Amino acid sequence: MNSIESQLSDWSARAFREAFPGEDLSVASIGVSPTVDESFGDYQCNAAMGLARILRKKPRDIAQAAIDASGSHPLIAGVEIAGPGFINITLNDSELAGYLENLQADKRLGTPQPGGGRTIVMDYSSPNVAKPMHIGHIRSTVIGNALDRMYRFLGYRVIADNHIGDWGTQFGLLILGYRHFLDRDSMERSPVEELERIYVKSYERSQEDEAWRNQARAELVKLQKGDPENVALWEKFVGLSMSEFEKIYQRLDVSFDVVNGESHYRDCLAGIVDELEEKGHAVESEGAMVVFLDDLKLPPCIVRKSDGGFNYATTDLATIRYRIEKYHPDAIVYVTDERQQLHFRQIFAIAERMGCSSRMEHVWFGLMRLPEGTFSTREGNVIRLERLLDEAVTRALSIVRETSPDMSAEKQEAIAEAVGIGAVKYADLSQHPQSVVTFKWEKALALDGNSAPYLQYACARIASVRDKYAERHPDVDPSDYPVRLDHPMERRLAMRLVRFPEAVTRAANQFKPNILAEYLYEISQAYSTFYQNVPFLKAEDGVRESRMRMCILTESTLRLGLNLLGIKTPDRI
RNA sequence: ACCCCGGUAGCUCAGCUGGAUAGAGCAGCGGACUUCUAAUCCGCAGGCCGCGCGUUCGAAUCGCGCCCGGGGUACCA
Repeated sequence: MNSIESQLSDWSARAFREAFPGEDLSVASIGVSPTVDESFGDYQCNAAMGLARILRKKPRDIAQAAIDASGSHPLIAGVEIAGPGFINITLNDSELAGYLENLQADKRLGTPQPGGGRTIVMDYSSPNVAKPMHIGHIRSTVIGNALDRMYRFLGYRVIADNHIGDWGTQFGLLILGYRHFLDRDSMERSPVEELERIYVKSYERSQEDEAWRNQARAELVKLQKGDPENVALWEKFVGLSMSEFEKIYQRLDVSFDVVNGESHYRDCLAGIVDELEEKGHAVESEGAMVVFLDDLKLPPCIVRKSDGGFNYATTDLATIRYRIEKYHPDAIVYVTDERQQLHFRQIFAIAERMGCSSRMEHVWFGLMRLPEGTFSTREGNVIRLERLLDEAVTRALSIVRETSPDMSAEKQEAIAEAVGIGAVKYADLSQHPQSVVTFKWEKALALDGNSAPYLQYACARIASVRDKYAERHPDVDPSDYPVRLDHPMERRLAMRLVRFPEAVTRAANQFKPNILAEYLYEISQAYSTFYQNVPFLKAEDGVRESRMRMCILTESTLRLGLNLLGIKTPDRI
């Protein structure tokens, strides 16, 4: 089924084309959008004003001409010209009600699948081995995963690839440090934390001890040449880190199709540089192999260091090459923080020169920082992700215990987990991705107002109403009754529910989950108002059933939407 | 110095390809639980949309300049 907005947009566009044949109308959007104020009707078209200059006519006359040419549409009850030339459209209530009835039967809530099976590789999360995940990793993981889910829903074949940092110069220091500083007890207790401690200590020593530095480099070379002992250690580090990451991903309900870390491409790096050199893209400069991008006003990009080593640019190019050969993607999407913008502009430009024709997209987000400034492992002011999640769940649990004291402890804990984790995720997802986030506990853990629990609460209330209804009217199926939109609050809710396809599509197209989050929040608000002011179960026969249908449709919209954001919806909270 | 972001209510932020009186949440004040879950709802108050100029019938939104904050700028990722 086509969304109401798309049907009306088609109708309006056709009207303008028929009223002004042969004219170029592309300067203005001739579709419709929801009205800014419900007193203007349901949908509005602003094209007449935009076209006034081109058509050299008065906007109101243009609007009138379009309306005259439009013909009727079953969904439309009335059309009016207002102000300078707005065309305001009011929907036919019974058609709207009928549309909602159909919507209830549609699992996709009217959303098309523009992906058509095309492939998108999504690169997100990408933590580093031997470092615990901290709050800086949550944005890439949570935003990336929400985009992943949305694109799958829109019919794309998504390959979620966790490009973990499992290869690089840090392993020389780590191997050396491991042999000297290992504390077996803490390794037993918290392996990744211990690895990090070892690394930091080894790094510090390297700053003042040249012999140490050289030794670390030697260990790195041994690892790269396949020395069995160092390779075994490296594998151990990777394994320990991965199982730690896995725990967090499980709690966050995030999963990947493939985990090809940087090490996966280590044997392709020399080939990439050779190819760049053969094709004349890379040249030697100051002892390094460099691709100059002056024509794009970008600084040069080093693909092989003067010491012969490769860097992340080379790895990323090899990764693109691999992904194209393996998956033939329509697009490759990277979700990383803002600091990598220049890097990806360089990489994309070079990949293009190498013949890559896939669309490449860098979705960047603002860096997370603390009120006192940026954090770094070395300064030791990082907040571990696990701690954030635990804290969130603990706070949620204390509220669950208060509000549902008669519930079993396991149930309380399960709900607290869903609510706490949901709150943390939503705090990120409801914000414009590119805004800079200053981490504050109260904000990340908000459990009221515009927050995940607010949305989850609405779902839980509906589930509860639904159960009570089934209890009292076991033999009645509300779907046998028509939907009626008598109450203004009911109609307001209906007008929001109908907009689901646009919310998802826009959020995905713009890589902005906050668009979907805001939409879901509006639905919950409309529902909460409805719930608080209009009786359902006590309404008369027929009205009761119609309202139950509205509840059920609201529930499926919220559940589907929250699911696309990766947020769980328990039946009670 | 250059490049990329941001500056909207006391605080945290939305604001879609320019559109009608600029919206939420938190905090503040005042109301609503014998009823379908009060993690809720209703009401009040709160704004030279950083500053200036320009484009336009119309600018928080687009362009230019300036101020302030953040990030980046050849061998870390």
